[in-house]
Amino acid sequence: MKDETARPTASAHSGDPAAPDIRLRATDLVNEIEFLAARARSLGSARANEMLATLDLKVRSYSILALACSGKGPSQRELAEFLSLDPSQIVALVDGLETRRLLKRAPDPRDRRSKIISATPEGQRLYVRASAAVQQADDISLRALSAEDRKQLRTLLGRIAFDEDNEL
Amino acid sequence: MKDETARPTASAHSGDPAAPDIRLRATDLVNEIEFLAARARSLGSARANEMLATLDLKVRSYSILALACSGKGPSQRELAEFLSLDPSQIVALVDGLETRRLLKRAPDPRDRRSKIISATPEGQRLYVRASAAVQQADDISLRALSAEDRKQLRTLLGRIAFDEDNEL
DNA sequence: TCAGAATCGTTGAATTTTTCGACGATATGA
DNA sequence: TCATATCGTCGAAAAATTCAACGATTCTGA
Repeated sequence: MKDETARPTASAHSGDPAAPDIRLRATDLVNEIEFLAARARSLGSARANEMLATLDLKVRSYSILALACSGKGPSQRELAEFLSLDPSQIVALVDGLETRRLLKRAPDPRDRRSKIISATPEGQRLYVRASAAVQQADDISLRALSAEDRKQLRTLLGRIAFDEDNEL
Repeated sequence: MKDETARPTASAHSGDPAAPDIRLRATDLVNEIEFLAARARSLGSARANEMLATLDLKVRSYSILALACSGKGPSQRELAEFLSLDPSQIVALVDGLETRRLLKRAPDPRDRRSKIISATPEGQRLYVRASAAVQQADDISLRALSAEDRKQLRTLLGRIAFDEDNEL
């Protein structure tokens, strides 16, 4: 079980400005998709939040806004399920965006319990800019991947994310 | 911008036991890797936590344990960087595992400020079982992917997660 | 038709995570 | 030696997550 290549921690003091964690990369952990996804996503959402900050958005509120702009007229319940969030969190998110007049709640004529979320013209305009910001963030986060690679990755992740046999 | 295929929300009341969020899948959001990764990881870690629960572990503590078993003798600082966690969180995690005598802190002879984390024999035994549990969770989470697909995915995620040009 | 069960959005509280600033002990560099 | 930086630790503030209730509405089956 011991690893003979383990060097004295002295090497941790090399001149590299960042990423001195190279030593641990030869570990079983890095073979686990779970771990890699977590780390990749951590970097990615940090970058996206950074880019969205100037628009006063985060990935969460951006996601809501995007769905509000989709023309699908989602209910809050649908947003919650789709984004894997608790309904109460949707309330807070929608509240924030509605106050800024980026979207609005409308009663669903077919079911007066639920409310349909749709973006205002102002919300749509902001979404266009936000979408570009996210795109820009991706260009940084995914710079190690070619266009073909990204397409590949999208496909693979999509299969996992929407696997009917893996709900809950 | 409107989507004419938007059906009345009535279809949300179909007999499916789970995943009634199909309507929103025809959205720009699902083309964003950021979003797909978040959703995939959400499902994945939920499943992993579920499998690890019987061993009284979570993905977090499991990761620490795995690195403690690596033979690399990581310091807490290294664990923090590698796992993208705040050093104070490592303290809590290590505390918990040390109390259960799964790992121990040893002073680093080369730098008495830092402490080297290594697993006890008991910790190693638990890790073997935990690793199997995670494997089992992956088999569920990734059931939509072939072995070749998984390898592909690992490679792609690894390139993102350890891209030197995308630190911070 | 009608009573009971279920669902929607909402609220508020409890819990967990995340983030940040400070501290003593130690190490480094001028 | 002295100033500065780093390591682990503590603690508190802020944010996110989870959960149980509630009124209003809809659905269900007798």
